Amino acid sequence: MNSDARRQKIIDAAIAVLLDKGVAAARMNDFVDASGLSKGGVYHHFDSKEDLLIGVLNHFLEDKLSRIQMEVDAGKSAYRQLKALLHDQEELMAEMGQYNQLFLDFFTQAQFLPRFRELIQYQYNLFHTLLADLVRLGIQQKEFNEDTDVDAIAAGLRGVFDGIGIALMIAPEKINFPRYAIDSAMAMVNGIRKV
Amino acid sequence: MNSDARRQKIIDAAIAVLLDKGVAAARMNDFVDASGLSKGGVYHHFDSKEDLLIGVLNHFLEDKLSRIQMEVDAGKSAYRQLKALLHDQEELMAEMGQYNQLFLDFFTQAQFLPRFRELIQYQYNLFHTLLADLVRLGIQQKEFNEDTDVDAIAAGLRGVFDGIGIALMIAPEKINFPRYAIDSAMAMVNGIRKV
Amino acid sequence: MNSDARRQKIIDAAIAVLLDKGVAAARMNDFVDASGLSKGGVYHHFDSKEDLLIGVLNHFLEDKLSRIQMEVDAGKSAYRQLKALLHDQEELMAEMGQYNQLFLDFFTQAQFLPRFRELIQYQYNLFHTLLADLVRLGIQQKEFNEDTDVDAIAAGLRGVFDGIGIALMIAPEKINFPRYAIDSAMAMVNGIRKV
Amino acid sequence: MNSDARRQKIIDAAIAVLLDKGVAAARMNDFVDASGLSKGGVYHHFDSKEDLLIGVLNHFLEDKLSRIQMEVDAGKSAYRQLKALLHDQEELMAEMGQYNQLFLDFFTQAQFLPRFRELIQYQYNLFHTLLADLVRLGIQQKEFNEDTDVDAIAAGLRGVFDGIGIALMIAPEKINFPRYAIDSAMAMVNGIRKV
DNA sequence: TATGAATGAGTTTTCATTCAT
DNA sequence: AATGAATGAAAACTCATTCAT
Repeated sequence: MNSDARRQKIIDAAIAVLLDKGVAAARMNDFVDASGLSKGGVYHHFDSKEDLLIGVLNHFLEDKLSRIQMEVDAGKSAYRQLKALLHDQEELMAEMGQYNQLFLDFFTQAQFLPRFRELIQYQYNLFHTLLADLVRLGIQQKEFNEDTDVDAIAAGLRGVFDGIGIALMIAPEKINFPRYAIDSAMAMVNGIRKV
Repeated sequence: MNSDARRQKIIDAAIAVLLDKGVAAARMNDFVDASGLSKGGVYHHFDSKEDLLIGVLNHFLEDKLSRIQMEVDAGKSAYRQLKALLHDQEELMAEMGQYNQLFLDFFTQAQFLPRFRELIQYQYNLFHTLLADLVRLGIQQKEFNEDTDVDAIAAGLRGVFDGIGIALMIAPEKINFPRYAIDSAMAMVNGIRKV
Repeated sequence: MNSDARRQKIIDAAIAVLLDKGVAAARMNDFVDASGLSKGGVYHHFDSKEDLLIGVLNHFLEDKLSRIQMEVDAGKSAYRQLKALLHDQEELMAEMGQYNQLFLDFFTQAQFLPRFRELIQYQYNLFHTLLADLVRLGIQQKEFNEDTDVDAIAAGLRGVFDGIGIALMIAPEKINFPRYAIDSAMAMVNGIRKV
Repeated sequence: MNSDARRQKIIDAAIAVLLDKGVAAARMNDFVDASGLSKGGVYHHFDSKEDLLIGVLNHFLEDKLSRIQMEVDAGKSAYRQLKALLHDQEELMAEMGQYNQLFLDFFTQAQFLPRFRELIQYQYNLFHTLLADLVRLGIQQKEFNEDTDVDAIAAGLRGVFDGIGIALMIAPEKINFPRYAIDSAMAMVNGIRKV
């Protein structure tokens, strides 16, 4: 097996461990056991535990969340593009739902781990910019109220997904994810729409 | 010093440590040092580190978040009550903003620590019920659209606060808290309002 | 309650703890809790944990085991006196059976605690001397074989009680105590008896 | 060094510590120091202190005491087989005498530690069964009195060794071990012998 | 006499990482 | 590339004892 494939196997095993135990409780030994390799084997591919965690985080940011990106088309209705963005991603979000707790875990660690923070900030800014651009476009197009705080709504649209993700952790049986998030986000969009 | 006062002193000292280092990195020794007591002294009041963390969590749930509660008045406009609820709490939320990372930390641990989960679930349900009652009242009063999913909006209104709290951790310089959360929540309320 | 009565209450409570947890696992706090007094209260009556354990040991040596003593009557059959000693004490031994594990525990600790050792040695010697005197008398009276090793048999007669006490700890459901001990001891006495 | 050899080295070092300090006073650090390994090194081979003690106990039960076993030959005199058993093992017993305090220590712990108890019970039953079989054979062969309580004598024969082992701890200078034990046991055998 | 908060050295155990093979 | 024994600093927790009240 080549090195990249081996790395990916270790990352996949680590994700299973992290979902089961959480970042705080996961031990290097857990990753080693799950990987099927020996301790030295894992350390051959990742220099440290933090390195492996960064690998896991990158795996999500690159392979999964990058799919959320879209191009803003200034010639089309901002409202329709926002609506499409939210609904088109429903499948992806449903898939991501199972990793939700893990994202939260990473976000929480990010406060104290600069390398985590950078990666997450970068991804956060990409998505925030996309949403803010769409809202701004809508204002220009007179679809949205001109006194709308662009950054507030962009933050809110993103936040509602993270926030309902938290609710999913606390009371999973009560939360229909990503349905509730999409409905809430759509209500927010409708709330800034001109009548 | 009596036992209750001493417990509170230890909790206050622990909060300072937690804000500085985060739950994952905080050591019992840090709590001990911050408390001004000896190791045995702290353990006299809290049987374990988890016990102390539970004490901290309880302190927030009981002394702080309980202030959010209000009585739903079926005779008044649901829209106005929701608006008042959001705006009246601005001061409290601004105060809570500094503890935001800590809440997130606790939420994240809650997945793996049943005692945390129970406490947080209880508090979550209280707030969710309050919001859902207000939305439901608004539908009855014909203020809100009758096809509104009550639980989705209730989850969204709460979620937007938690979610923007996450953003506050990731990119604090970009987030105006709780302004953005209140604006987003108001947009969401407006989005379900009949025209 | 006067001081002696209070001391005895503490000792009684301590015995219950020791039977439940064993000497090695019993903590000062356990004694305190069982006593119904506070920590300082117990320390007022006993200067240290070792002191309290000595108190417990003394309680047994003085109040219980002292009853085993008898006077050797050179005018009577040694065989009959031995037989009577063994059988007369059956009731006491049955009563002592429940404390057996505790005695064993004390014996074991005695290796490393000089104060324990002294007390137990003193008691051991008393009983050994009594048994040896009876065996020696039997030899003089031509009841027992003249090539009998007096100390070996005295040690054996006592040892069989302790040894079956050990068996009682290991496999209580298989041991009929003190029946087996008395039967074995009587067999030993018969084994040195002249035919 | 392979794992089994290293485990045995650690066990050997631990035995030296236990003989010196006793089970109750032996610290993990003592085992670590005696082993010549680091703390983590010892924990790599034994998951806990209790695990290491179990390892020591097993070492004795498997490597030493197992030598006591013999086959009962129904065609030979039970009396002679018993006598041979007792005398043939004199050397082994003398060797075991030095470990006597350690056995006692283990027996005492066994009351409160189920894993110890199981191991010791198993070994106890093996030896008890052997003795009981020999006594039963002797009754069938009319060598021993038919009203002999087989289990009482089997328990007594074993008990006298443990019991004199206790005496050896309490008053080592007075006890000729295993001489006294063998003499006492032989007296017991003679006591059930038909004249 | 009695309380119980407080002490602090000592105990077991953990765990990321290294390194000889 | 891979193994797994070994390291050792650091972690959580213990517990006999003290002492101000």
